[in-house]
Amino acid sequence: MNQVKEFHTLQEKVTDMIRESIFTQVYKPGERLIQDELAARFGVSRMPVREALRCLEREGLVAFLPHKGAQVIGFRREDIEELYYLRALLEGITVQKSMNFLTKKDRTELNTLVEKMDQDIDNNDMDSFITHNHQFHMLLQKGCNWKKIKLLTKEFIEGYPAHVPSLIPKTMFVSNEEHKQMLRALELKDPIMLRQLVENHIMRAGNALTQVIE
Amino acid sequence: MNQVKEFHTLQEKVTDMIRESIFTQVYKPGERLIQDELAARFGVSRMPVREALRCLEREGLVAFLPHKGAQVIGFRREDIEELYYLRALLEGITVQKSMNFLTKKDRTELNTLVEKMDQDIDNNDMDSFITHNHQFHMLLQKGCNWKKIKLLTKEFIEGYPAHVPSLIPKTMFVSNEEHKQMLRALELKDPIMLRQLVENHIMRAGNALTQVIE
DNA sequence: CAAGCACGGATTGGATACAATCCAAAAAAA
DNA sequence: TTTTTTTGGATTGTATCCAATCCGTGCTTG
Repeated sequence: MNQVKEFHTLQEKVTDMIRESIFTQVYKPGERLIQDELAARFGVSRMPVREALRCLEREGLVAFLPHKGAQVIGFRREDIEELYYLRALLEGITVQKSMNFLTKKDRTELNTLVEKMDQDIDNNDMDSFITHNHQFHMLLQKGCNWKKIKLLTKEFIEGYPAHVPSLIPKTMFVSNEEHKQMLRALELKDPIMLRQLVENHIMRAGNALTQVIE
Repeated sequence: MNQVKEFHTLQEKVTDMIRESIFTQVYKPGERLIQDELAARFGVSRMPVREALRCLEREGLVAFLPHKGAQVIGFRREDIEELYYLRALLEGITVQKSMNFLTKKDRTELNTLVEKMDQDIDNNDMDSFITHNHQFHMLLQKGCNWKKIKLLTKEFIEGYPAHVPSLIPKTMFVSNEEHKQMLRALELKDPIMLRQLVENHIMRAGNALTQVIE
């Protein structure tokens, strides 16, 4: 079931590839991203590259200087802390507001996702785990009718280094146990508890990441 | 001293103009933004329009559907509430973290800005007030070394309807009195108090806005 | 008569071409 | 030698052109 990602436009594809390159340090913080270079590298024209860079600017991965182009934003330890603090805060609020609007179908779906992640752990299939983890977090906040905050957390969830490879293996298990606790909070219909769990979940992940980076 | 805004690129100019058109309801929520039309309207080619739309997407004013273009995002009452709640939360955190890193020069600058706003009130110069208000809020969070959150609050401050014209006259005075309280918190070196003031300041503005909209 | 299919206009997505801007190094002046 | 000017290459910003996609309308066919 090797799901191949489908892209509607070239631009989305390019966005993903550049982001990947930034995470994998092909382009290092502070480095200038020359549009021609990227275009040649990916075999496209400069136009989708430009739009991709705009998207990455929105995600906070690059910065635009007029007539000077895009620069990779640096990742200091503090940046990671900030990121996870923010994500914890926002995602906490989102799930709290979301909970009571989740349908029975959503809840069973969440259960199966947790089961799938258990399997992923057994198979040591990181990519699949990451995908299911994304789906879990996205579904958990589906019920929230606040659009902007959902957009933001979506960016955090998709855009940021869940990929950091050295991190994942150690924490997959702990992570999923925490997911199970969330399911419990869901059964108890306790939004505050759920929010707390989500906040802690993300902060823990953040702390783990900063420690690995040291 | 009628400060004329300087644009580095056409794209920035177009972005501003489209945003203005959205705020002034030239383009209404849900309406599709046809690139050719915008390009003709502003006398430029479609290219800067496209990039402008991307920027506005980032600001949350429009949404992109692949191969269907951009749509103006709707503003329901609830959206406003969300927006101001978020902005209050984020800007509160930002100024709390910023305060202790503001220089003496920054503080005097903040004072003069408040004085200028008092003058603007006397002259009933809304545009100038809005500008100074922006500058005040931006400067107040200058000391914060968290980049992402600053980017977000910047978007909120610049991107959202401080412009709503019917609102401003009534609240300019109250608003600036609250600014003065913030300056006091600054003198007392009390970041928690400052944060509280900022949160209330923004929530009050939000509530005023929702009431006007009804 | 209804359902599906094909065609065409409208609109977006992408490529290529050209103009404006920046930056650094070399040349000229003090 | 130091400062200013200029000049050219590199890179971004904008325009124009072409291709891919979508969507509605009208025709075909069962």
